[in-house]
Amino acid sequence: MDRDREVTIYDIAENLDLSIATVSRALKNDPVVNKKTKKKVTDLAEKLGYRTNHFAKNLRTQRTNTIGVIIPRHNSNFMSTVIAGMENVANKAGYNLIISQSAESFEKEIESARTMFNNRVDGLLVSLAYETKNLKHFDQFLSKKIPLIFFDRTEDQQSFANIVLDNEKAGYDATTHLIKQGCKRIVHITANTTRDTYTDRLKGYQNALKEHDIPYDEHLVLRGNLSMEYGKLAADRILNMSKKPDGIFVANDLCAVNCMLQLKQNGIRIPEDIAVVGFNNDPVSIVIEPNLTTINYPGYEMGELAAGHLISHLNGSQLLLKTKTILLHHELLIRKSSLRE
Amino acid sequence: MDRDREVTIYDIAENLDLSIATVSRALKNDPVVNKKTKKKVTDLAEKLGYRTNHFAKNLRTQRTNTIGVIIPRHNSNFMSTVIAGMENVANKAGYNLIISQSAESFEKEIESARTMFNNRVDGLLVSLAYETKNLKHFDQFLSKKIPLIFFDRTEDQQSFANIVLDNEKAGYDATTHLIKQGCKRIVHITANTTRDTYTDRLKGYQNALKEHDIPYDEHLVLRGNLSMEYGKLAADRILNMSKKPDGIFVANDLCAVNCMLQLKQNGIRIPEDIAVVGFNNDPVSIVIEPNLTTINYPGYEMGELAAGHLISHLNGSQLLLKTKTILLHHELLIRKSSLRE
DNA sequence: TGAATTGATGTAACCGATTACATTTTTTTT
DNA sequence: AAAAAAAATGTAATCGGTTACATCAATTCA
Repeated sequence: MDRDREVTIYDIAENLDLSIATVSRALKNDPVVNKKTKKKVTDLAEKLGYRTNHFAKNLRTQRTNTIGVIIPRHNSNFMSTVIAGMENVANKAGYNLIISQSAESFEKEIESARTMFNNRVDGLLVSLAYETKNLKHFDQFLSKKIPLIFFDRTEDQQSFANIVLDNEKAGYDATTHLIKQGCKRIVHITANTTRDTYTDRLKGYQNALKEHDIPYDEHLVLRGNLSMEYGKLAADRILNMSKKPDGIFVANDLCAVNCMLQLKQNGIRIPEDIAVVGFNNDPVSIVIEPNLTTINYPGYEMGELAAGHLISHLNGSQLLLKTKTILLHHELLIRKSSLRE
Repeated sequence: MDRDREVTIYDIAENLDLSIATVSRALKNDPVVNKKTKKKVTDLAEKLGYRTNHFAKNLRTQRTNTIGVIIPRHNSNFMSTVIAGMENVANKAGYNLIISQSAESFEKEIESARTMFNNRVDGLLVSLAYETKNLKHFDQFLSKKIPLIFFDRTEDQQSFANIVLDNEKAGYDATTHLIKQGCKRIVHITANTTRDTYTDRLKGYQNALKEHDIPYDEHLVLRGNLSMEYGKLAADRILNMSKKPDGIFVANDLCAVNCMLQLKQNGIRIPEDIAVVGFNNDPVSIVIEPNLTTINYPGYEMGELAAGHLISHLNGSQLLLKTKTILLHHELLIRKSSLRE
């Protein structure tokens, strides 16, 4: 006798002299089954250590109860919070998450999408890589009517819903704050991609300038990959400017922090000479001296929202079809890096 | 005609006037199939957009090709690197990863283990939560002979293999370095758990002291949850000590950094008054001023090793059964927070 | 009391692959 | 050319659930 063999509904049925159909129904809590029978079945299932064979179930029902998540990287505090929010909602609804990181690479994102597709996820949540050039690799989901939601790093398009924060307003708020602190020549450090996330922040920056009659100067926009290294590089470029800026708005905290370090090392006082505002409220923002003014936004809620919308769509709600974009609230956290008395 | 229907081996078989058996074999590249037939099958499969139904396959083969990963949190740079290493190895071998975070909670870890079990992962990779009190929730894997490897945060036990760095040696190296810099009264900030990871670092600290004839003083060991908040708390306790230490070895960079900030705010000069060494080589260690001396260790390799060993065990290698512990190399990165000329 | 209704359970097809064993076709050997 | 061996393909059972439809028993109604 193989005691390692898995317990199946056949075992339970035989044991209780019932048909597998009744056992199956009882385990799904089907109201058609007699309550006493149901109790007998669930009790025995518990006792024998029965566990559903999801493969048999999925094979038959053609659903996987799995949601795919593609993200650039796990390593930010923000991403980890988002994922926690998704897990919370998904687990409650009986869904599992398969997570894959693109490492900001276009190729890896395509590969991840392929894996998700082959794993037949019921739906997909995606935050785009820096390097992603187009969205063709998501067409396969569209054509199979597999719902997909982009979050945080999105691209303007017609086919899928986006969940983002109001990047334009956030960029506007950050820049306006600098202007109110007396800055007249503000550098903006952003990504060298077409990701909406960043073009929107740039728009907000431009709007704020225009509103305060400060001419927009293309030379003051520095584009890179927003890495820590690029922060130093950007600082060097700023140090080489003939006419130095008096404010910097960086689209990412880690990059901002490294830029600050490099500036400080070269004798620039922050915020007196140059005031700095970052983005993300990463933990480093309160390690750097002076503490970094930054934009905070609710990662956990974003995760909950994304997973929640996807699942309610999978459960028959048609809301998603009409949704183009969902905007989240943000807040400007004012700290010493931008505060001039 | 339902053009959304999935293509199956039946469709291919019918189309080529073959049996499904041959098609199945051809797709698995079974050498028994004629090469021309094989080509016809794979070409048509490609053309029709065939994708394997893993549920049917898993149902039949009783394997899932899925590895479960339970980690405390996604948010550290280290963890993200480990996961990347695991994904690399796993994907190459045709395995998928299901990742779940315990958020340092014992209950959540138990829940995650349950989910992994019900998803019938072929194997499991676990880094324990701070709060985990015992390992009973992993017995189910043992009894079903599902291989499990603990990595990074482990517990001394007989049943499963551990992959860790040499925490004792690392603790010894960090402390010895401080002693060589002239420190005579060294505080050790560590976790208030029994995780081996931390008790081993403590042992290393003790060994170094003993070797240099410095008496071990229990009052100099501060225990907390190693969070950023605890860093500040520990600093306060140090500031209140009647006889101040001249060195601190903290078992975590984030905690170390916050401790430093608080000390600096209270007029302590680092490294002149107190030299500090951290652990992990987190990105913040080069943001804090002065930059933090820390222990670096290879996360990517740890991930590759863990996944690699698990998979080779799944493929029949019996090595894992005889393996108790695998130690990884670390290095002490000496920076300004501990350097006294 | 017999017919109709409701409640509970059973029968059997199905989901899409894998694979032991059987059969047919092709090639080699005598 | 017939027999033997090797190569290629086919048949059918199997994995463990779900569910439309059928059946049977218990209850209600006329």
